[in-house]
Amino acid sequence: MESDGQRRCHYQPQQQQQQLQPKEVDPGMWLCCAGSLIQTSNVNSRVYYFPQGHIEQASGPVSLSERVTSQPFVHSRVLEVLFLADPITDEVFVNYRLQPLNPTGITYEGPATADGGGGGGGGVNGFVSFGKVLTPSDANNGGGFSVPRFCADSIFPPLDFAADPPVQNIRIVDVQGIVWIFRHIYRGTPRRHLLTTGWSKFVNGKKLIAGDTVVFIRKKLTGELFVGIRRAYKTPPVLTGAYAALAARPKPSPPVGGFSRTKKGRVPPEAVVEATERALKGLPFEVVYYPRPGMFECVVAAGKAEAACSKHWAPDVRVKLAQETEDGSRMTWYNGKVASLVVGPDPGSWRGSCWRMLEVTWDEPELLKNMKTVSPWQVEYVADAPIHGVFPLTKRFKGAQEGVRLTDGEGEISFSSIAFSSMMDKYTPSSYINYNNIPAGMQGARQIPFPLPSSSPIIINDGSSRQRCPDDNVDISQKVVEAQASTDPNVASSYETSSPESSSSVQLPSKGFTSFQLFGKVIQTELPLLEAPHIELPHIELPHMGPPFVNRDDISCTECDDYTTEGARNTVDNSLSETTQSQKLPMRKNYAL
Amino acid sequence: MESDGQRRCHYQPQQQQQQLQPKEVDPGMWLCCAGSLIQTSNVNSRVYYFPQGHIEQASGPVSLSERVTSQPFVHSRVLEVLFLADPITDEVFVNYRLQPLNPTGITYEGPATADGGGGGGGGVNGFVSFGKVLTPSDANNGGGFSVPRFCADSIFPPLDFAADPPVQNIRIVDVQGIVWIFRHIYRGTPRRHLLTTGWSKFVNGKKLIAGDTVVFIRKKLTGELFVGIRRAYKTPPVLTGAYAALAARPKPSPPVGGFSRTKKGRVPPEAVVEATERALKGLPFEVVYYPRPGMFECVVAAGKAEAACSKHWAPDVRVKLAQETEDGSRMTWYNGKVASLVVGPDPGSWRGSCWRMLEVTWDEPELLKNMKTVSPWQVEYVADAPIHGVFPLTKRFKGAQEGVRLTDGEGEISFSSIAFSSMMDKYTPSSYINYNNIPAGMQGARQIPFPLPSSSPIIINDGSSRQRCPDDNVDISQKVVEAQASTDPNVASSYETSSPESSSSVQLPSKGFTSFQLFGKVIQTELPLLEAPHIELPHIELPHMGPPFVNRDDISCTECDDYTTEGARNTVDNSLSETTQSQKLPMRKNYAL
DNA sequence: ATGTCGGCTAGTGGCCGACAA
DNA sequence: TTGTCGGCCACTAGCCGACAT
Repeated sequence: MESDGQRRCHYQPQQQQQQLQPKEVDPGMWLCCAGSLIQTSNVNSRVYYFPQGHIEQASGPVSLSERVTSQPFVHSRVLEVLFLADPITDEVFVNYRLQPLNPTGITYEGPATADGGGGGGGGVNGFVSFGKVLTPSDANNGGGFSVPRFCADSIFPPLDFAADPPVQNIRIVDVQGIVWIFRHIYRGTPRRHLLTTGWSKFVNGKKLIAGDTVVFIRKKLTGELFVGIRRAYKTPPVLTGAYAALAARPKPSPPVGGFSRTKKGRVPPEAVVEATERALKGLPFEVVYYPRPGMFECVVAAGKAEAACSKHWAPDVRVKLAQETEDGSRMTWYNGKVASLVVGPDPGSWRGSCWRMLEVTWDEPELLKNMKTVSPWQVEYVADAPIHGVFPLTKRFKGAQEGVRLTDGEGEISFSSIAFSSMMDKYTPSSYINYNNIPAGMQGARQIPFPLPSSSPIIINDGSSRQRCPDDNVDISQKVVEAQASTDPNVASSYETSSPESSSSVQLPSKGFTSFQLFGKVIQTELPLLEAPHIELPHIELPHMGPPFVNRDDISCTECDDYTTEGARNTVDNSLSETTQSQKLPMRKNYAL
Repeated sequence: MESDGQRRCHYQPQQQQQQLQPKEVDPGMWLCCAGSLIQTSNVNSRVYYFPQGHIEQASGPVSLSERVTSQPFVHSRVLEVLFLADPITDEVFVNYRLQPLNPTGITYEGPATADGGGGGGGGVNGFVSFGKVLTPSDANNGGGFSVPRFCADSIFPPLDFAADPPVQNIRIVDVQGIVWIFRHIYRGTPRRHLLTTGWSKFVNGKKLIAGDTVVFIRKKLTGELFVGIRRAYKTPPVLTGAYAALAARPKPSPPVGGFSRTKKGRVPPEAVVEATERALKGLPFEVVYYPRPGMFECVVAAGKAEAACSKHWAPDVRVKLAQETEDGSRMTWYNGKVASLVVGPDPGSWRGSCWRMLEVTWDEPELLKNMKTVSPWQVEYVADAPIHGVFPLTKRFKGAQEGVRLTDGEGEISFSSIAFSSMMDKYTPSSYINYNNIPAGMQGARQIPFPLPSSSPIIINDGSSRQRCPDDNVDISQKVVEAQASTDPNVASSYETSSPESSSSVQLPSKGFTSFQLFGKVIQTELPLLEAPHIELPHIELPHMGPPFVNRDDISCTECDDYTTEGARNTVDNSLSETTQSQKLPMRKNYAL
């Protein structure tokens, strides 16, 4: 015990007590800040927890045991939901406490209410919001903010247009409860709405930059105004090979104003490990989720997930996806088609997971850069709607066999899919799965709803059970499963029967599969391999006449840096001439900028 | 498990990774920053850990079990010392890892080296330092710093006085390793040294206020310059009665620039609890100590503590105390005399502790406000030095009997003191203490070296052992104990024999004690009861046009506050006239000040 | 020797309409 | 409709010597 030899710091200095307590936020307002792609789940509802999604939230690499990675989801009940705001960045996040539901249902206290699913319990209806991505002028120039007319009309109190110019001071509360006063004026030629006095202080105080989004929110009932922030993040490069080693070094990430601008999660990796471990043991666990574009909820309403995963997913299936417009005022629908079914990306991990299982080719790919791989519940299965059913089933099947390629750790190709919901219903420890409920299946890569963890291949390896799964008639299977999913809320996950050891024994014939470019494409969604990855440079100590917490404007390197880089250890700065008068100006330019 | 019903936050947002890692500091430089009252202990040296001192370091109330409070010190060995700097405040602190030494010495790996004691292992000799308390002009006005001539001469590189004016830029590194450039000029009539350009940024960046101390440090060998900070703190009032209840509410302490300005420790109370609990179990534990005036080291070199506590402490004993001058350049000696021996202050807790056991009346009380109660090792026993032995022994004894009053929880007066060092030497579980080594003692309040925890009265209640302790001849006892303390480094603390239950059975005759005003005086050292205590007001949300992290200059309340205080819930601020021209000025005065 | 003040000035924060996309 | 620019104004940060302590 305590035998670590290396020097480390045993003590983390106490943070500002009050300041750093996450603030609880009204759920409706929270949703406005988060953006309406988010769908949170209510207390007592059934959900699925996806560790893969949780990992995406982590701030660093997460190493999970094989036991954990063989279990791609955990069926749970929501014990508690907290809607919180980060005290440093103002970003909202949600904190779930979840209770895994074991097969016997013993820990199931009280009946589950209807699944939440629908955004935030209607509280959002009590608010009107408008988001605007800050332009360089908004963030940099003389302290003004161009208010879009729609925002001024729908959110801000009306101006007295009889006055010249019409002007008012508006009082806006941020998610921390701090009050900001802005001067709202309607002036200029042509006339436009502007926020002037007070705006600059807000930008500096919140450390906003161009690209960040401010969300103005009005509470309908009282007319109170609130403001939320969605920050722009640099997408971190996905590094492979030699670059990965570089990135693995202890991060000397640049301190820009107190929080990182790199797009990665803010959840400590240990929290993910703890959650997954506890979940596996059936203990209550906590999940923190920061909503961000391209990072999806890892806690999904059970009904929604079950319905979505029960669909017959296959390449070439048409899908559509609803996205809120930037200002949050209306919805836009995007169309695309499934390019391939992704399993992995880690070989051997999460096999059978439906997390981000759909790789989609969007009709307008430039608009949905973050959405190359999505989970079934995020999109709508267009073929389901009768009017859209333009693709013949036969074509879909063909795609199904071509589009799936598994990345098995042993070089084998396997895709073990099973009627997940039915299994939960019928499950008993001794009789694994009753395939009679699934009259349809496919040979090899069966496009059957809700793929289970790879442990299920025990059954698939069984010749008889495989026989019961002919590779046609999938639509019927689908309907059966959907019906079952909606009958009994007291369904339980089967994870306790999953035997990680058994997964390695799975060996399905690779015959009939076309090798799809799965791995290459997955990486490409993050960063083209051809580009030189942007590697964060170690933080070099710069000489300062300014404060140490530089904001991005201070980073511009001038002669200051030469002190360090030229290695001048002399404490006297001789770079300036001794002529006082002439040196005053360049000095300020050099150091005080 | 996890059955807490109340809503709480389950997740602490992750802090800025790199920024908040405490930085390791050169021990010599560390000592310059801390001030030379500090005496740290070296690795492998024997020390005593005083939980009472640790509690003083805590940021909030610490509730310890009775088992812990019956054990006023823990004899330990230093496993590790880290000299660190707080990444937010730049204040230095030390992190010890200690291994309790149990009686059998089983956990004692390897021989202890000589006790450290002497400030910082000589590293301090490699540095010259000069501290200056910032004047209002230094901290507030036009960005200049008056450099005391001595500082300029002894720390800064020499100016070229042939130039007119003599000027140079100096490069100074702070404890975080951040480089600051200052313009150092010698000008004005009469001529004086000033820091101009760069100083203001430093003041703002470090959030310095008048009263804070900056310490300029020069490394002799290389001439490199460093700067440390000692922050001024408002002494928090000690609240009693009705006020205590107010203060006990969850602290809404005002956020001033990222750290509290109230003078209390920065160590989480839980860390103290953990340390004491682990220490009691004999497990390695960690102690963090922030040096501040009036808050003393709770880890004390064993030899020093033993020697100091072995002295014959009694009221009227003359003491002297060395204090560094503010600039750190020389020492000043202050004289005083022991007013009374303090035990407590909590009734029943820490009985027999020598932590802050001396209440001293200083000859110049105004200069040593923080030093009203000190521990024996902090002062020098003047009578020990032959030249100062002005008080006859008889008078000291008289004082001893008058000056001590115990605050027993049961209203009993007891003072159980014992020859601590000898006990550690001779201890065996069955034969408690060999009093033959202590030929001197006193009846009742025996002024015997190093009082033990109150559990020791088991022995004192024993009539025979009490008989072996006549109340005279203390000086001989003292010398014997001192000799013993230095013979065997493998001494062990006796805490494992302490039985908290037994302490309540102690009942010594109160005869011969004069009631001293112990409690009242202790409180008075912190805050006169007559004064209205300064109670921290709950943080009221203020409207801001400025950033939320206001510094003290922003707190000045102008019309801003009226928005909140007048309860105007309207989002429109109508307090401004609509005349644009005339409103521009008052607006800025109102909100932007 | 050095703390504080008032004067002065350069730099810039920030409000404005013009204009273009 | 709204993003960006140049003009311009006013404020203030910050350097200075004077003067007092």
